[in-house]
Amino acid sequence: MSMSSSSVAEVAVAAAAAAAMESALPPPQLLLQQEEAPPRPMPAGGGGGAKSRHHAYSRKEKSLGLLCSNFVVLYNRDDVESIGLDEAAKSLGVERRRIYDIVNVLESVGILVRKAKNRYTWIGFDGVPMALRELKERALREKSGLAPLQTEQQSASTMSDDEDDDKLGNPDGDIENEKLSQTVDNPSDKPGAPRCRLRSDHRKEKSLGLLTQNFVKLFLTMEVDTISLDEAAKLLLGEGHEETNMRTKVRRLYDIANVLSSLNLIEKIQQEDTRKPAFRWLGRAAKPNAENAVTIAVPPPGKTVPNKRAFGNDISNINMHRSNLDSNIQKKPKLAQSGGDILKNCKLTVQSRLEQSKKSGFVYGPFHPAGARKQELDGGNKPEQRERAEDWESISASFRPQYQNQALGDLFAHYVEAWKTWYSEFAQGSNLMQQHFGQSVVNHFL
DNA sequence: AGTTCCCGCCACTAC
DNA sequence: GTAGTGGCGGGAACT
Repeated sequence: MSMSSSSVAEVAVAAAAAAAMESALPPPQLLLQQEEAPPRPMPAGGGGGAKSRHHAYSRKEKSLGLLCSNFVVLYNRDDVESIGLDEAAKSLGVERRRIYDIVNVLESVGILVRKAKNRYTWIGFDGVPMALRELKERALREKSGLAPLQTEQQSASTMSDDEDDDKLGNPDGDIENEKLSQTVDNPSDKPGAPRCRLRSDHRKEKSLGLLTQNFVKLFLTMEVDTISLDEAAKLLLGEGHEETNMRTKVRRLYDIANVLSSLNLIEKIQQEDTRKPAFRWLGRAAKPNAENAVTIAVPPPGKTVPNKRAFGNDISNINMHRSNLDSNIQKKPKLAQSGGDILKNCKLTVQSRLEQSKKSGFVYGPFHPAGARKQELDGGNKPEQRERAEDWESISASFRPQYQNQALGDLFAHYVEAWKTWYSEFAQGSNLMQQHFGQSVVNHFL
């Protein structure tokens, strides 16, 4: 309703953000209010004027990936524990519906856990390794045909999750919802609950969360680490699916892929031969031996061309040609504030991560919460230098949200500044770092 | 023209 | 009954 001129909004937000920066604690609400009331380009059948909107609409500004980045920036902090969906929607300036999309994907990779209705608990990127490990174990069990746990039988069968469309009454279809969190408060999980196939089960099978997990499983068990969404849809749907079914599935996979891209778990690339877009796994399983360890992959070997729409590759994420958005939002002067706390956090975080990466095979982006909970470390140690260097590279590359929002850009710039400062200090003390982690990596951020 | 994927309707579920 | 969830597919932005 309040059809705000976006530029005015931007200015207000930027100003508020700048003020917030000075107190070193950004008020998320202000930071992320970027919503320009959607000049919804005329719903289906609307008479005429789709082109009459005077305010070109840019899809990218609304993308799920971007929203996810913003979501993470908003909540990936020490002091965040509980997240209300309403507040998130408000803060991010989107409808609640979109938050569900984000949250479902984040939950299925372990970043969030549903605590109660309308409420999620922030786990952070620490939750990812375990979630992936679990997924991988499950996937491998399914793949090897080893009597999967009863509860997983169905999840295995989600490889063709539409074939049950007309079997809703099937008594042995004891599907288990794989969403870990749902065991918390889902009444159907009560011990006494009848184990018959319910419509809700059917619904869950098609959930974005489950689809995300199955999608990730593909990567975790495949030999190749790239896959196109068409292929993925085929694998997930099984044979003999209808075209419409396929279309729908692919649509959902796009949604998921965009979110996972923004988390830097996957990356969009162009297959060199076919020029067909595909997605490449970045959080691939480490070494066969450290079986469950997961690590961020090194940059692409050059076989494929990162697609420019891939999140995490392009800071701006704004297409200047099409976007009407004030491309003229100039970079504000770098925040010259000391930001002692943030810097300290940054240092502690990266240092502890370094420690951690010695033990588990997983490293996170630079904004991993300092107070994050410890991963249970599997025995796998003795990571070779090289691999660790790769991990370090990945630290720089693993989380680079895109900000089309001025304030967020500034916030991120600030983090970068802090990180750079720390890096230069740290690098002095580490030959290894200097060797493998050049300034160019830092420049990546800019 | 084909691909990508935002948007919001509305069925379903939870309270 | 109301509010919370989220599948789904139309169709517009984008390539």
